Formats: sequence, structure tokens, C-alpha cells
Amino acid sequence: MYDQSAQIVVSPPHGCKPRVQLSSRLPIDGMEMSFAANEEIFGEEEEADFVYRVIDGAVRTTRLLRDGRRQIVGFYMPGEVFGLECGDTHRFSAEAIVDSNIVLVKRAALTRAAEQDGAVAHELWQVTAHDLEALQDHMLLLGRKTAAERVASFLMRLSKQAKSQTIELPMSRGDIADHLGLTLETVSRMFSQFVRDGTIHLISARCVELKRLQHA
Amino acid sequence: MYDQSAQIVVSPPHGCKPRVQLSSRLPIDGMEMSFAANEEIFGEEEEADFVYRVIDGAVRTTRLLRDGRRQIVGFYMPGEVFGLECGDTHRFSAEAIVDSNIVLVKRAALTRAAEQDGAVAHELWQVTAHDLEALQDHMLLLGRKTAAERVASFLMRLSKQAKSQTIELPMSRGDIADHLGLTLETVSRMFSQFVRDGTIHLISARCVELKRLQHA
DNA sequence: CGAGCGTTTGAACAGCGTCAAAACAAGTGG
DNA sequence: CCACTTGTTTTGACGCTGTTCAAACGCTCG
Repeated sequence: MYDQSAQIVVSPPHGCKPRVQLSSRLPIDGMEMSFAANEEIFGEEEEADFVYRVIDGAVRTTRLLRDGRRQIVGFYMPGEVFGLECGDTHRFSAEAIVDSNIVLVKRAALTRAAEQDGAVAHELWQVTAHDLEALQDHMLLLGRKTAAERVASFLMRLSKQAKSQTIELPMSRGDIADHLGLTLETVSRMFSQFVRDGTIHLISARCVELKRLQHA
Repeated sequence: MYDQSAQIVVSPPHGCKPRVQLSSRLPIDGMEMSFAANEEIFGEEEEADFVYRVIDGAVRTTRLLRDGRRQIVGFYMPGEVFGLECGDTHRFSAEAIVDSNIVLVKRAALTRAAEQDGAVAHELWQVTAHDLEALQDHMLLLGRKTAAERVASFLMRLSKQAKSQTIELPMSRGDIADHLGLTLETVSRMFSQFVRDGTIHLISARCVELKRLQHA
């Protein structure tokens, strides 16, 4: 098991529940906080003092161009860790997509624990490597796939992740578009097209059932 | 960023030469090998038994779609480390762009060293985190920038990296296109356009001098 | 019931891709 | 030194995919 001396309790500020672990493999206590829909969790260039984990809700991490063009780097669902930096500042901002509960853990506590315990160090590396792998897949999507393929890949990834053919989409068409490098109109058109040829069924705008969408 | 002025022991003519370190901060001996232009260094899905570092030459890492569409994940210049995986298999293939000398280090030796030494573990994490950061930048480029902006960003990145306004391009227009999510014709047209409006000067097709290209 | 979003749909447009050919560079052998 | 070959780069003409702009639709919640 893990070195229990690595357990570090962070004193919570106002009204946060203590003693919530970042993950089973990162046994560091943190505090839980609530964020309203569209509330910023941290901003680009801010000091990366904390590492975060979604308890419930959903989070998007984004980068902006000066003229407002936006790229959503990733979506994070319950259980996922985000905002872990190797350097001292965040490279993107993070916002709650819907009302969400998030665990915060001091990054310093994690790196300190990593120095003591090789397993923790390995786990931190793994979290970063996992993000990297997801981004490599996404790069192929952004660089070389058509609009239909992008939307299909996106839906299949969510389905696989949720282990269900029916998926709830917490994010708007615009969020999806900014993740896939498209416009919201194009995303909407692809949904409509998939409905027309029976690939998916729209239970509501934010709830999709995959009918004939296999890996492509 | 890690130290690129690492201590390297000479260069051999052909075959392998032992006792060459991966980097100053990853003090594990490896062997040096030569690869011809367009020769594969490792393939997608192969066991990730080694970690690599460019001594001289240039390397591209690529992912393919079944129908042949290609995405170049990254270019690696002398001093840079590539092919480091957290998992057991490579997620992309790597090829020498031109005749290159590469240092190989056993991954197992590195991870073993990381277990003993927190600094090594941190360095491995940092190499991965550095790649991740580069990919986050690239994601914004692929998702939201125009063809002209992509080519300009690419040239500026190389210039910054080489610390010079004049840059040698080891890779073809097609390689650049597959990195930037464009076609080779579009890349060529952007070069021509930049020459026309005095943004760059083409000393030869593979050697560019940046004239009026600032951060955009 | 009406206001305010988010989503869908339509029509016109443009940026980039496709296809094709010409220009150019570098190497090979006569 | 020149003709020939092969591969890369450039340029042109045209068309498609996805964008832009605009309007209509349909939730959800006062």
C-alpha cells in the first residue's frame, strides 16, 4: 500500500469540507468546493497552487487567442483530475460547465509526497502522460479529420468513457465546436445529419443515444 | 525546458557506440545509432523499450489514419528527447527526416533510476510535461488558426528555438503540411505569399530568413 | 404568456483542398 | 559538360467543405 506518512491535511478556508482525497492513488487530503455554471475555477497564467478533481458536474479547460477565438483543450467529467502542472503557472483557464463540486489539493503537498514516495511520483507522471496521450489523439482529429468524423469521434469517446450508448452532454454546441475546431452551426448540422441517417437518436438536445456508431 | 548542452562522448561512423548519456539530468548511459533519411526509428504500437535523443539530424513523430492521412505530432531537433512513454507501447512512429545520429537509452534503466532518485523521476515527468505544453499550443493552432497564421507560428517557433532569424528546414513542404493540418500546396502558397509581402526571404526552398515576422 | 437562451436550418460566401502541369534542383551516366 | 531521370516545390484553375450571416424554432423559467 501507500506510505501513510504522505497524508497531508490541508486546512480548508471558508466552508469547505476537508478530508477528500484527490484519487485513490494520490492519497492526499484536499478540500471540496462548489462552482456555479460558467464560473472560473482558475485562469490562464495564474499560479498553479492547486490540483483539481471533479466530484460531480463537468469542467472545461480553455485557451484563448487575443481576438477571442477559443480552443477547449479538454472536458473533465466526475473522477478526472485536471490543472496539474509541472511548472508554476497554469497554461489554460478552467471553468465549470454546469454547477460542479471540485476537490482542490495543494500542489506543493503532492510534490512533497512524490519526493518521499516513488509511487506518488509515478502517479503524477501518469496523470500528465494520460493527458498527453489524449491530446495526441485529438491532434489527429484536429489536423486531419472531417467535420463528421470529428463529431463522431467525440461522441464515441464520451460513450466509451461513460460505458453507455446513451450519453448526457453537459456542454453546449458552442463548447463542442470550440473543442473540435468547428463552428457551432457545423456541429449542429452534423448532429442533424446523424439523426437523419439513423446513426444517433436525439432524446433531447443534450442527450444522445448512439445507434450505429462504431469505431471509425 | 531541459539542458541541451549535455555532455556527449564523440560520434561514431556506423553502428552503435556505448556510454552516451540521454541528457545531463538523466545520467543513464545509452548507445548511439545512425539512421538514414526516412528510416523508421520505431513504429506505432511497438514496445517502448527505449527512450531517444537527437544528436544530429532531425526526427518526426507521426500518427496515421487507416486511409493514409497523416499527422506529424512533432519535430525533434538536436538535443531533444523523444519516444518517452509512461505506458509500455509507443503511441506513434518516429522516422529520421535526414541522416541522423540518435542516442538510445533503455527505458527500464530510467524508470529504475527514477525509483531510487526523486530528481530523475521529476525529470522524466518534466520531459512529458514539456511535450504536453507544446501540444496544447499546437492544439490552438490546429483548431483555430488560419493557414497563414499556422505557417507563421511554425516559422516563429523554429526561429525562437534556433535563436536565429535564419532557419534551415530539414523537412519537406509535405511534412510541414502534415504537422500544420494543411496540404503541401497551401504551405507552399503561404511561403510564396510571405515572400511577396516581404515577411520572409527564401535563401533556398529549405532555408528561410524571417524579415518582418513578430509574434501574432 | 412572453422573455431569453440555446439549437436548428437556410442561403451565400470564401478559404483551403484537389487535380494538373510547369519549374526547379540534384544526381546519374553517356 | 550535357541529356535524362527523379523528386520537390511552385503555380494555376476549379470545386467542395465548412464558415458567415440571418432567421426561425423550441426549451425553460419568470
